[in-house]
Amino acid sequence: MPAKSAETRARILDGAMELFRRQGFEETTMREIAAEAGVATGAAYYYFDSKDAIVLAFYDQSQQELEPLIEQALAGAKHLKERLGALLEVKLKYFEPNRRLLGALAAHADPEHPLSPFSARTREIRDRDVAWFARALDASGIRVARDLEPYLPRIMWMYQMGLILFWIYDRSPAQARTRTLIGKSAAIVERLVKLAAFPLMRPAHRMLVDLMRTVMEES
Amino acid sequence: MPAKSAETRARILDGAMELFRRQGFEETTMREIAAEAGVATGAAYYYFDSKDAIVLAFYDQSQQELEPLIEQALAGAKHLKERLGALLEVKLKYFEPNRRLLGALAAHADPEHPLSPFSARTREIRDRDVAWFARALDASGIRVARDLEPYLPRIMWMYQMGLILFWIYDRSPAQARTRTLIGKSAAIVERLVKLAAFPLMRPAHRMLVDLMRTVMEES
DNA sequence: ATCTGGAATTGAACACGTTCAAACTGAACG
DNA sequence: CGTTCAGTTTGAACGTGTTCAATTCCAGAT
Repeated sequence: MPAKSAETRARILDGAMELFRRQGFEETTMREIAAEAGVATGAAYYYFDSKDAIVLAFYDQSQQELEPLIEQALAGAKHLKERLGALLEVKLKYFEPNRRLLGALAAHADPEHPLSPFSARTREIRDRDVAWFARALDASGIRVARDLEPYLPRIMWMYQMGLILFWIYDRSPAQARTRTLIGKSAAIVERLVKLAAFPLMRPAHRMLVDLMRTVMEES
Repeated sequence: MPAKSAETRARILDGAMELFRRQGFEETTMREIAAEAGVATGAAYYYFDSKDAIVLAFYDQSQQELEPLIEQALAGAKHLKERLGALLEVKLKYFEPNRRLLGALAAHADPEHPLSPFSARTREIRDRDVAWFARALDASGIRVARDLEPYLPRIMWMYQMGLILFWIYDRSPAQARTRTLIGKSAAIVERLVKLAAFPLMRPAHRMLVDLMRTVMEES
């Protein structure tokens, strides 16, 4: 009865996220999570390799649920800065209930840590996410300099990570500062991308591409 | 007998760092640390609030030991790009033996986490560190635009954090890629800072300052 | 000498994440 | 109906970071 199994898994995942939101990640016990779902401690480990893995599963679920929302948001905007703004707005809104939780998590920069946004474990999620920025660029009608093209989506992804980090920290009411920052920075990003195609910017452009090659060389 | 006390504390700290380097942070037990120092488990907690606090103490020690080294490095260079390069080189060299350890640590972006480079607990350390970048700028002979002045050291500090993160990940032999990156990026930083004073760059300059005000508003 | 009080030290105990051998469940088969 | 067996489920047990009541130490006062 595979349906039963999936239902148990979902009950554990949903219950765990609810507890995480209510009382925080560290403060929530695997024993509590299991109890909340009405199973024994060990059962939680039958469905999820670890406490961290529950969060990873949540990321997966989020990405699936976000797909149509982002698609729609991108369809409604033309210019790059609006497309970026819409993309980010959708994400922040979606993750709003988990903002505090993300602080305790997305938190890891250690490439060895499974929850790090840079780790091998999160690679698939990351790649799918980077692809959205390529999409945001695609129909924006901006001609991107050839040699910058392969790097730009990843640069934008990092830009996004910085904004999300800022959002997590943002203590202004309703994270208004983050909204302001998104608007202003998206405009700057659009301007920079456009500027990169200008002949006048050739030397600066070359320096940047050279830098990106160093940063993103295969490893 | 305060000397005895300080000696015990130092023995615990040094022994712990040695164990961390040899077998990693997570893999090292408080019981091991205490045993290595020849004391009971509880004694380690008498001197350090937690396992994390040992690392914090190490950061403190590092900063003190680094002070004269950085001072000397800055004295030996004139241009901003060389001053930045020297500053970073001194730090990386100093932390070389702990590179892998830092990966498992500096790792936290959660502002609530005591080990986060952004947390309240690390504020003092961070402020002293930011000051070095003001120093690097000081005698470089570059005229910094008035309105950018209060933000520039903190921007450079973030630039440094990015480089250190890259260094932790850098799997190239002897972290050669990081060295390349430092050289290239320091040159770009110098160019950007100089450019910011140019009247031609007025609009871009204003956008940036406006952005920084949003980011660094009191909170 | 003895006493006193704070600093230093001890190690058992706690709650946690995680593991695992054992037990249970129920559908498929003879 | 009994048997099988993979998929579940159980809860005790392990090693961890951390706490804390109890003990020891020792310099100065009596």
